[in-house]
Order: sequence, then C-alpha cells, then structure tokens
Amino acid sequence: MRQRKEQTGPRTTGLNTTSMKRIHGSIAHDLGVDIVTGIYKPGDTLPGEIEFSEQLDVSRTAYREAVRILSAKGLVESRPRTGTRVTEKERWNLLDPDVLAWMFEGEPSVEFIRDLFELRMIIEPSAAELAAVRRSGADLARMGHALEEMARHGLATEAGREADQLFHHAILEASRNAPLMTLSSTISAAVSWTTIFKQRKRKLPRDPVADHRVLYEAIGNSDPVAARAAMVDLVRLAQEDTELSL
Amino acid sequence: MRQRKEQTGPRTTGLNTTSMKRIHGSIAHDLGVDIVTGIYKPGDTLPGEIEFSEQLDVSRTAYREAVRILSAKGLVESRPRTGTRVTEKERWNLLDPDVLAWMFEGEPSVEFIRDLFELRMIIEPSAAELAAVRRSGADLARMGHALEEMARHGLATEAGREADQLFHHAILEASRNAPLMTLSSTISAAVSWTTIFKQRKRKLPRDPVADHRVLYEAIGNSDPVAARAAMVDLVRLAQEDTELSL
DNA sequence: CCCGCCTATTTCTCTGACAAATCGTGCAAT
DNA sequence: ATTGCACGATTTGTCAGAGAAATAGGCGGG
Repeated sequence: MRQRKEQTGPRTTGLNTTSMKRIHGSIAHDLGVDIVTGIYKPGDTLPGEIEFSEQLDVSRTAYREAVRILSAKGLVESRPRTGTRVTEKERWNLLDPDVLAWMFEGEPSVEFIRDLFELRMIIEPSAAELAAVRRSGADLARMGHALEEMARHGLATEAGREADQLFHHAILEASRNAPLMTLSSTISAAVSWTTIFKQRKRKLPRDPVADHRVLYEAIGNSDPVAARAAMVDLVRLAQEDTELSL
Repeated sequence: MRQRKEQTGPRTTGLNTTSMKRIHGSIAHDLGVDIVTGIYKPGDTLPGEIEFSEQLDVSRTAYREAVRILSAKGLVESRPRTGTRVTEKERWNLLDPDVLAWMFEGEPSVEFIRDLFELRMIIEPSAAELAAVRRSGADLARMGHALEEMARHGLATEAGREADQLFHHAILEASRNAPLMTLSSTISAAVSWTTIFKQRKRKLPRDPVADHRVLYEAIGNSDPVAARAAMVDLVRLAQEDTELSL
C-alpha cells in the first residue's frame, strides 16, 4: 500500500508550477520541502534508491525522476557510491518558483523574508521606471482594468489580491525585459504569500487602491521618476504591513 | 550505436552546473539548447518517448529523466495523450543557471543581452550599497585578495577574469542577502560570457583595475553612496565594452 | 446543439537486470 | 613509513518490457 508523506494541509497557494498529480511530482515536492525547511541539511545523504522505494512502496523510477527534479533546481547532487547529497545553500536556485513555494510551506525565517522584501525594493521600482518609458496603450489598459477590479473588490478579498497580482504583472510586461519579468513575478508571488500568512492590521488605515492609482497615473504620464517613487511607496507599505519585528 | 547530437564545440565556459557526464544530462542539455535557441518553438511537441529513444538509441528512462529536468526549469510540460510540449517563453526560468548557459551556446539576441545588462545595472549597484553597510573584515580581505590577483594578471587573461568573478562574488556575499546572491552570481556569469564572445577593443583605454579599486575602497569605508556610484561605473564600462550596436 | 461514453494514444509507473562509476581498503613497492 | 595501484563493495546510471492511468478527440444519444 502506498504510504506517502501526509499532505501538508490546506495551505495551498494555487501557484505551484510543478504538478503534484504524478507520483514523481509529489515525491519531489515532499523531499524539496524537507530540504528547504532544513529536515535534510546540506551534506546529508538522501535515502538510497532501493531503501526509499521499498519503504514508501514506489518504484525506483519514480524516486529517481523526483531526484532529477531536485537536482535540476540545485538542491541535491547524485554520484555513484556516495549517493545523493543535499548541496550547500549557496547552490540552491532560490528564485526557482517551486523552491520558493516550498520555502513558504514551512515557516520561512524572518531573515529570508527580509531578504525578499529587500530584493523586491531593488527590483520593482526599476521595473516601474522602465514601464513608464516603454508601456504601450494595451499595457495601460490592462493596468486600468486590474485597478478597477481592485477598487471593486477591495484588497482584503481573494479577488482583490488577484487583481493586485495582475496589476503588477502588467507593469512587468510593460518593462519589456524578459529576465526581469520572470524574476519579479516570482518575487511578487512570494511576497504575496508572506502577506497572506503574516499580515497584520494596518496601524494607519490608508487606501491602498489609491496608492496603486498614483503609480498607474505616473506610468500613464510616461513619468519614470514618479513611477519609481510610487512603487517605492507601495513596496514600503506592503513591508510595513508584514510582521517582521525588525 | 549511440548517435547523439554532435557536441557544440569548444565554447565551453566551465560554469555549467548540470554535469553532462551522464546520458540523461546530455540529452537535457541538447534538448534545452534546441529549445532556448528556437529550434523547438513554444507549442511544439517533442518527440514521443518511443520515437526518440529508438532513433537515438537510448532508453526511454534516460529520455524521461531528461524531460524531467527540462520540466523542472519550466521549458516543457508533459501530459498523457498530447505529449511533451514546449511551454510559452514567459514560463521559462530564464535565471536558472543552466537555462542561461544554454542560451549562450547559441547566439543570444541583442535584446536579450541588453536585458541582462539592464538587470545587472539594477541589481549590482544595490548589492554594492548593501555590501558597504554589512561587509565584515573577512569580506574585505577576500575582495582585497581578488583585487591583487586582478592587478597581477590583468583583466585580459583568464586568471584575471576569474579574479574579477571572485571580486564580485565577495561583494555579493557581503550583501548578506541570499536570493540576491544566487541571482547576481548567475547574472554576472552570463555577462562574463557575453564579454568573452562579444568584447570589442576599448576606445578610450582606461584602467579597469583602478575602477575596481575605487569600489573596494568605498566598501572599505562603509560608504554606500560611493559604492553604488562605483559599481554603476563598472557596469557601464562593461556594457560599453560589449558590441551591442544600440 | 449539447452532453456523456468510448477509444486510441501518450505519458506514467513498475519490475528486474546489468553496466558504470567511485570510494575505501589492503597490498606491494619504494 | 609512505606512496601508488589493483580490487572489491556500494550506489547510481542505463536498459528492456509490460501494464496502468490519464486525456484529447470522436461518436452516439438525448
């Protein structure tokens, strides 16, 4: 009887890219979570293929394909005789969407979340700046539509957060920089998980939709300086909304 | 007789993370290159498992593990009945070290290289700024050592470029931001390949080691503003050294 | 025209076997 | 005592074949 690790529960974000519908996928998921949450530490040896497959009643094939996935993301390294070892943290592809998602299935450290906000504060204002210069009318229309949705539902709702994601995504597309897009969409997804799990009540209630509108107008006016400033405000606000107890 | 795709030649950078010593690794490499260079386009279906394995005389197992690797990097998606399809470019993990390396086995487009420099110009100055605030004595010692090596060998030599990489790596470590590290080390590697393949003669000869020293001193003085400025200079210089015919 | 069943195709999983790589050991030569 | 080398044990890597599961597309009934 198959006896895989119990599922981690209802903390599903719906943003996972690796489908877990297949066995190799769920093994990769479970092992990946165990690695990034520190149950397996760098240098540790994963169970051998025979051992693992017999204990969990899956085939070596499925386990091996899972290890390939982890290896592709830099989490492990396999060699004959020594087995499959967890690699040093510096080698991990921390910006891989799956790795990041696995991080957030545990309780990411305060330092890591701080790092992500820091990175976001570096990336997104520049993206907004580029978007203000390069955006097309179609980009602007998408942002406007997302803005309407945010206004209609409010940022506290699921639909509102979705519209927020769409808004940011439109900005990134408008930046016309492919690597920047993949990077920033990953980061904003991670940050949104942070928001979901660690959000606290805002001390000074302020209209976040209005803040987004400021950014929208700056981009519409092709004003990169204002766009950067508006994005800085947005990110700072989000950061202040998160319990980090710095 | 095994009859894999002919190797792409002597353009080895020595920075590849995925070992190609195994069959599944070289299949993933070859297919990955074919995908990112556009031989297979988004929406195209990769050869079926039976077909591929028979034509190239490898086992289905090896081919499947290769596809797992590509799938983990967001390049393809497999489903029963429809086969394995190349995904849209937006889904590719462009910042995965392997994907980036595969890009540079072809002739990356001018736009893509421009994007990378743009990203580097966004990331590295901020990293230098953080490093100026957070660096330890050990960090500084490493940078100093790398600087000496650069001065001894000159930036035109292999050893010099290696020291340059070390210098930048030390700065990133000093920034104390893990995601930033993985990102920036990837980017600088990519940019260094660009430099190798597309470098042109500098019009106004200028001492690059001296420019690095300015950055080093700024970080030593814990002066984030000067550090940012120095890094901006360095990146701009590198960009001007690259044939982009903007 | 729409909905559910059926079928063909493809990936997915499993099994068992052998090949290849590599680390450690122990022996031999210096 | 140290160095070098062959060898054996262990683990991953590769292969072949069979069946299970999923799914797109066609077919038929309502």
